[in-house]
Amino acid sequence: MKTLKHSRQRDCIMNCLMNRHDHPTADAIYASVRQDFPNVSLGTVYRNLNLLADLGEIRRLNCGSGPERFDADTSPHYHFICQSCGQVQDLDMDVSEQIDLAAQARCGGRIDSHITYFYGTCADCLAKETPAGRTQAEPPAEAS
Amino acid sequence: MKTLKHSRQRDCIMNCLMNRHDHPTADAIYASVRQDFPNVSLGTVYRNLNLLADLGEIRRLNCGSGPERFDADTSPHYHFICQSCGQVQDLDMDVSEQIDLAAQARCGGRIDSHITYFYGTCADCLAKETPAGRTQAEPPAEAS
DNA sequence: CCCAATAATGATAACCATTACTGATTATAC
DNA sequence: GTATAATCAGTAATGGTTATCATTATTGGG
Repeated sequence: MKTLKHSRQRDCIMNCLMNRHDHPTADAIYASVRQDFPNVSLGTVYRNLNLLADLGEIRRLNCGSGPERFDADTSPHYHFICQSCGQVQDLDMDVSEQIDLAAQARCGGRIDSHITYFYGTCADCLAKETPAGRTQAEPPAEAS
Repeated sequence: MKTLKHSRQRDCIMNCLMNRHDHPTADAIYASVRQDFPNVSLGTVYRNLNLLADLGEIRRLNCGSGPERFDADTSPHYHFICQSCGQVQDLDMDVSEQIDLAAQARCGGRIDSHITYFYGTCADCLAKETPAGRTQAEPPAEAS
């Protein structure tokens, strides 16, 4: 069987992910890990992110467009994506399990979970909006 | 300014998408359109799908993994993805706008919309499961 | 009806994120 | 220590999508 071996690189990746809350991409993590391991390979970053995700120690986020993001917080929570600056925030609100039951009643199968992403404009970007009504970034083509 | 010109290929793509409800990928649409336009280019399919999505006539779906899917039904509705066979179903249930307000109260910004995908096992795949408890396909790494 | 203007096409190359491969390195068990 | 196997760095390959470009199709005026 496949026994997990310790690796400093994996530790560093996990550490990096726990210390930041901006839900970084593999590339961003790569840049960060490079400060400690200058010759780390991007492949190593991907390999370990996938390993950690498969072990359930981190979460993958597909925010609708752009590369995959990662989150060390595996507890059930929702995310908010600012369509103007692209940042991804955690939302401190209850995750409804009720809604899984409601959906299950409509689909005939079994529903185990759901994911939800909220889209809009973050407080910072709202503040930057010109009162004169300058146009903003396109909303993502997908919604609801 | 850029005035839209009519194109049979685009009509065919739109038609194809309206006639099927399996939320096909660009590649699947390509295969379908090829029956009417044997030398249609995959690039043409992508170009028109993006055009139609940007015009709001179709919807893009990012179901969490795998290539993008498309949906001619632009009305607000949720989707269910079977983790066993990969099919994507429409869910006939209310789309809550209430939840956007709840989320907005937590994020400080403005929330315009949300997307939700439900994950589980469809009725067909449930029926196929062996009573003896054979292992099934991996759940997608992302959930909440 | 034909013509000029220009949007759309087909073919293909480029792009980007991610994965697979390889031989060298490192961690663990004995 | 040594054997074994996981992990690594480096790099090539892959898959989905987008960009480029010369050619073709659509459309609104003469």
